[in-house]
Amino acid sequence: MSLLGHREFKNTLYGHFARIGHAVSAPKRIELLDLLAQGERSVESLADAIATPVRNTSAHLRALRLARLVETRKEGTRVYYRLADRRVEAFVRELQSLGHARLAEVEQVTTLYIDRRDELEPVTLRDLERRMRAGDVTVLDVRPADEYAAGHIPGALSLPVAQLKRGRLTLPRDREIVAYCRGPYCVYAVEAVTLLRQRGFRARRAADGVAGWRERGHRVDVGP
Amino acid sequence: MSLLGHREFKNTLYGHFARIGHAVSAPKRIELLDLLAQGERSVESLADAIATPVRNTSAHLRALRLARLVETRKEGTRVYYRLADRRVEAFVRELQSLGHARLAEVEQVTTLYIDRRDELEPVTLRDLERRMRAGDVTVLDVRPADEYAAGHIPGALSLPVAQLKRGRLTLPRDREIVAYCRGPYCVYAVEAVTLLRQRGFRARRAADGVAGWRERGHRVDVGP
DNA sequence: TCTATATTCTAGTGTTCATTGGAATAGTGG
DNA sequence: CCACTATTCCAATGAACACTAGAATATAGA
Repeated sequence: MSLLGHREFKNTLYGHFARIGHAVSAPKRIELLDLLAQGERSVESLADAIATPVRNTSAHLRALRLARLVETRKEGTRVYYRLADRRVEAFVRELQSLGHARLAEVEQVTTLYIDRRDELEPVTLRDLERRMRAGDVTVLDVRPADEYAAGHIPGALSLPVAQLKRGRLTLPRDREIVAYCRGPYCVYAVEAVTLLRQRGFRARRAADGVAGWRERGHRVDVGP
Repeated sequence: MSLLGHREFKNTLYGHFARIGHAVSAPKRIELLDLLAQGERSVESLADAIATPVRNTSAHLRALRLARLVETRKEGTRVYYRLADRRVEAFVRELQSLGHARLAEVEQVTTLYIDRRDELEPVTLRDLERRMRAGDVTVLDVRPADEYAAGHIPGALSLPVAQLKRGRLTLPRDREIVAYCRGPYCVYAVEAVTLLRQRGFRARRAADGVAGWRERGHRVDVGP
């Protein structure tokens, strides 16, 4: 009788919305959108990044294009994909933010991974030296103030963990922070890194402390 | 090397995000979220609203609960569902906004439906008679009560627009409602149809009112 | 034209999921 | 305790889909 009944209308309408839902119902596709949020990339490059065969990646991208979330540009033999709209980025952010807020598992898996990474990927003193010369790190001495005064890595800032817990931090956010304390088994640095990361800083701990620094024949400064 | 490799971590993380994506990959589920955004409702009430068997609706709600998008409250034999978080509402809005912005089909189907609603395809009195005999319409007199008492189409229910705006409606949802008022240029019927459709009823207005009915040689009833 | 590379398409397979019917659970009122 | 209602659970079916392998298309360079 009618061109489009009420129920029919709703079904089609929500059906279209569900197309977008379907597009983000596969883990790899969300990961792809995340990558594309940072700029356009070729299929092969994307396939590489998400550790998935090219053919498979192509299929996923096809699904995203079907939901109009991405667009393509062809250059030579390569096809470059990009997000179709700023809104897509906002939507993906919203999705992930909701995930963080609602899914306890997300919290679990991230802390698990971050903790691991913290334990297993300390910055070696060798790397630390190099990066200090390059000037792209902030070095933090997180031992109590008196230990700092007794001898610290030149250029390091004194910020005891106890103080770090309380104060507002005025550390630079654009470069990585490396925290060190007494030695490889000292927990201060681990603790500091955890706190710093919670507050949104990029932070890692040094593999060794002042002792190791001295052993490598480096100078240590004294005084507050 | 690590308990949770980089790839493994990403797979799990995005896997969890995809749970939310999956929750909104079915039209009915998005519709449910839309309904719940306006307040908690029982399973049966929801099933009714989305025109889906209770069993089925329950399964959809289960999927939503699995993604932590909704929560439940039990009262007597009834289970009331509600959104788990304000963020869920924001997310659903974002999804639909994206749909409107990106999917041309959404625009098409809405204008198709809305446009039709605008012109309101009135039912001719001739059709109305036939359908009343077939018994597949509910006829509504939407003029003020005194006008109804003064003379109305036999079998019509009195439901003045003013009252329609406020009250909860107990009209049948399975068949179309035809609203009439004074005549072809009376706006009450147009207004009523709009309101009824907003509340999920199938409704159209009659092309003419009681005057036309009389002119066609039909009987009119009097009294409340 | 031939070759090599990047991407997409087609077909087959196993899995997941929406739907449906029937049964079980839980709470309410007689 | 029984009947009744609201909801959920279980099992079966059919469709959609992710993944895989092989082929096809398209572009660039020799």
